[in-house]
Amino acid sequence: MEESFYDQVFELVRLIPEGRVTSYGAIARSLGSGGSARMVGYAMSNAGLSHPPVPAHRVVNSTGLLTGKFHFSPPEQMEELLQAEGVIVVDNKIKNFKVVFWDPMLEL
DNA sequence: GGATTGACGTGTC
DNA sequence: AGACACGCCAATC
Repeated sequence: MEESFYDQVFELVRLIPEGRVTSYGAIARSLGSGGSARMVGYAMSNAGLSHPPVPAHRVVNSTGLLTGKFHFSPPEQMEELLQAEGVIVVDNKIKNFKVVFWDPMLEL
């Protein structure tokens, strides 16, 4: 029950407001791990197993590209959810990424 | 306990 | 501007 890195990532991702997105690196940094951005993404693999559903669709890489969209049940669901929240996604990439970007450290 | 992995990031060609 | 390569860190086998 030790809050491993994964759990910390889950909680932080859950704090992401709707219509906003963040990057794996930003999450990792806010957790103090800095370069463990890959861990954040890896944790997302268990996100679907986490009890309170983790809005993994609000987490993208630094380029705003929906890298993990292929990991969703229907890969297209990621875009659906994002656009449903007002996030513009074009060609698996967030349009106004800098606008919808949500920095954990900045808000927290 | 060593080796492998992995939904990334940044720099370079 | 697009593609390639290396580096990081933590969990899992």
